[in-house]
Amino acid sequence: MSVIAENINPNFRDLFKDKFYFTNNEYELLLSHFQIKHIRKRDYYLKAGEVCKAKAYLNKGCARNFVVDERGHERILFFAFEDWWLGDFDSYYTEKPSTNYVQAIEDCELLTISKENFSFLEERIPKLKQWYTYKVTRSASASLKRMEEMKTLTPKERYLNLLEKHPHIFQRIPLQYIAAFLNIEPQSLSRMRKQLIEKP
Amino acid sequence: MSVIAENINPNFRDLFKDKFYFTNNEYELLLSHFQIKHIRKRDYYLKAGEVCKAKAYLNKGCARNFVVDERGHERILFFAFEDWWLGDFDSYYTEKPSTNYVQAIEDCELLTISKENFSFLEERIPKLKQWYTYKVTRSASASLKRMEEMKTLTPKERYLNLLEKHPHIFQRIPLQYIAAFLNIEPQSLSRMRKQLIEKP
DNA sequence: ATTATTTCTTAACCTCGGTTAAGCGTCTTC
DNA sequence: GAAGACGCTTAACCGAGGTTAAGAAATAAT
Repeated sequence: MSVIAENINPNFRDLFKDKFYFTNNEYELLLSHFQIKHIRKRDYYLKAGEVCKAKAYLNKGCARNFVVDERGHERILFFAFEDWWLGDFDSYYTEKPSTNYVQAIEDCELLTISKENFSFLEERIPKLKQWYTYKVTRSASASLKRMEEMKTLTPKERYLNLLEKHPHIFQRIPLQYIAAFLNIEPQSLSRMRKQLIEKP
Repeated sequence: MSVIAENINPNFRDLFKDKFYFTNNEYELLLSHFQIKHIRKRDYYLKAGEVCKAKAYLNKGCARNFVVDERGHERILFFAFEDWWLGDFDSYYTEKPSTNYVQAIEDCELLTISKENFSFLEERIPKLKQWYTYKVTRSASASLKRMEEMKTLTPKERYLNLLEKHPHIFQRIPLQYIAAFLNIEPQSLSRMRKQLIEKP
């Protein structure tokens, strides 16, 4: 399906045009190599064992990226909302099977681009490499920060942090998933919330 | 102090020459812009609050990268050994104060390069950008993997994993630091090790 | 509207790791 | 060689979060 420019999240355009100074032509060329893909709620964009074959810009909806441990627990690494990129960058880059699942929490609309198309564009638009380095650098430092959080904060502190810094998450994400993100059981989250209501 | 090529870890050379096909001239140019720096055991290469002003290749020795939480606990994000890069990439990139400490566990010899020198070299040696993207991509996926571990494994499993995959760490790193890395107290590590000896 | 399914909450019990405190061996360093 | 610092271990107690099980509330399906 071809991309209809009117429906694209303006952040997508701004990232390339305002931040990396893509010309109109470059931007149009770029956009024309993306494909629209729809994922229904509860369906998967990626499953463990598959190779991640495309980068995907999340234009609409939200999703979760999770792994499954030996005990069968789903552990959520991060949520994705509009203007995020989905998929497993490591699997995409190395072409090895991913260990992650990416599942739609709401119906999602994605803009995907294959590795071939991306390589093609990299040759035509040199700035695209800069853009990629920028994205990877940001994601590297973000996951280090997240790791720092996991190491220094208690579950209760992580919950209060999330509530303060990303309250919108609670509007769209079921509590069981938030528990899996905080790395605790849903029952424990429930108990914690009750305690916090009683004595805040 | 100028760099004496004979003392450089061959992996440093190989990374640039074998993996990224730097010419002799390019490599010499590169090397000549590094500076040797020595850090004594227990001294710091970087402290929280400072801006990380240089990339540092760890030529000899080992170090730990840690943060301090509100309760005053030191939490180790990773250890660095020969052929690793030290510092806070995020602080280096954004020029904001770091939240991390980098401390020598053994006497260390570093090859450092300032941002100015690196930019200068990037213009002369285009491959250097590729090299940087490669390093950042690798470090991004490594920290995601580490996060996955933190989320899916119990402390005992993390200990056994470390013992199996990085046994050399136990030869050079005091147990208290390994505990801080596993995110448990030294006493708990001690207890765990005793339990594992009694019934393995 | 009524059933069915999913999501959230509550409670009782238990386990693992934190806390505190003390003791011991081994390097340092006067 | 003595004094101190440092690193490791042990033990007793405690509490946060996991486990299990069951019921309430909310959503979806018929």
